[in-house]
Amino acid sequence: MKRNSRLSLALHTLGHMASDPTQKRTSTDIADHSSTNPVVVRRVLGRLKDAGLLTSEKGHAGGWQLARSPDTISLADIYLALDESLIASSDETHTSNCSVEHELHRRVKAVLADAEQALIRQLSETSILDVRGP
Amino acid sequence: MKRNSRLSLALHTLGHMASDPTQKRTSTDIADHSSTNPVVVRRVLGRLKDAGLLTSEKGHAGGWQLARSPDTISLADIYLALDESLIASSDETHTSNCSVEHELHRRVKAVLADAEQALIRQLSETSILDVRGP
DNA sequence: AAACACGCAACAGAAGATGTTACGTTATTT
DNA sequence: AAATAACGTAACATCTTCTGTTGCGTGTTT
Repeated sequence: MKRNSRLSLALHTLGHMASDPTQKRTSTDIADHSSTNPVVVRRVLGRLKDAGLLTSEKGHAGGWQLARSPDTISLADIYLALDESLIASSDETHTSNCSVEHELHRRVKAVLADAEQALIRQLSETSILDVRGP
Repeated sequence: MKRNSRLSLALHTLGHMASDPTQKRTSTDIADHSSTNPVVVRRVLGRLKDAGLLTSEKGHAGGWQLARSPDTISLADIYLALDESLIASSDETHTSNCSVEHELHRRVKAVLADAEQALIRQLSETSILDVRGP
């Protein structure tokens, strides 16, 4: 796994789940399928759970499952749940006393924010059904 | 500087240049304006030069300048010149002998590539004139 | 010849993500 | 009730990537 591994892992896992939503999967199984570690899986899926996309159950017969129908889960939901912000910078407090610089910085932030919004809009038009296996 | 610093630095610098395309700027000047280092500036602007967006001149009165009119330089040009690939993973050779896994992986790559294309399309609709200072 | 700027290589340091181990909590099974 | 199996979380090591920095070579102007 390398870059965008969180997003990639999430898409991969939810793609699996979309093809058989009733099946419950353990983090160990998922980790084996993605050549990674159960703890890493729990870290990533934990965020999706917090966002209401997944449910998890502890105990002997526990595991992970989709929280709702796969066709209601878009790639934007996942992207936002993971809090990626691939394009726009988080806050970046620019402390310049030059007003021209400040204005320029504001505009740079604005166009990056626009681009990020466009990306999210695009992602919202695809559901995980389009990623699921056969 | 933090995340997306290369893209941010590039936009900032070209925004400056767009408001006065005749002026030549040294990497030291640019670095001062962006609170970074001249070498870092050369690294980033070097890519933009390779992509034909900037020109650089050595020697006593050297420096950086736009290679063409600012209204012909889009944010996509910059993004592509920097070779960011924020969304799609680079190559990621997936060596799974399970054909279902392989197919799923292919689809994940496909939707991420689509998203990246949509982002680039969006970026191509904005020129650095929209970022320039007053 | 001196001053100045880019180009590039090499290395140090910081920051972030992943991999790993360990332990607590919870639910099921025997 | 005890054993088992799973999530939840913390702590730490490791790995990767980017930035910062120094140094030197090359080219151009003064």
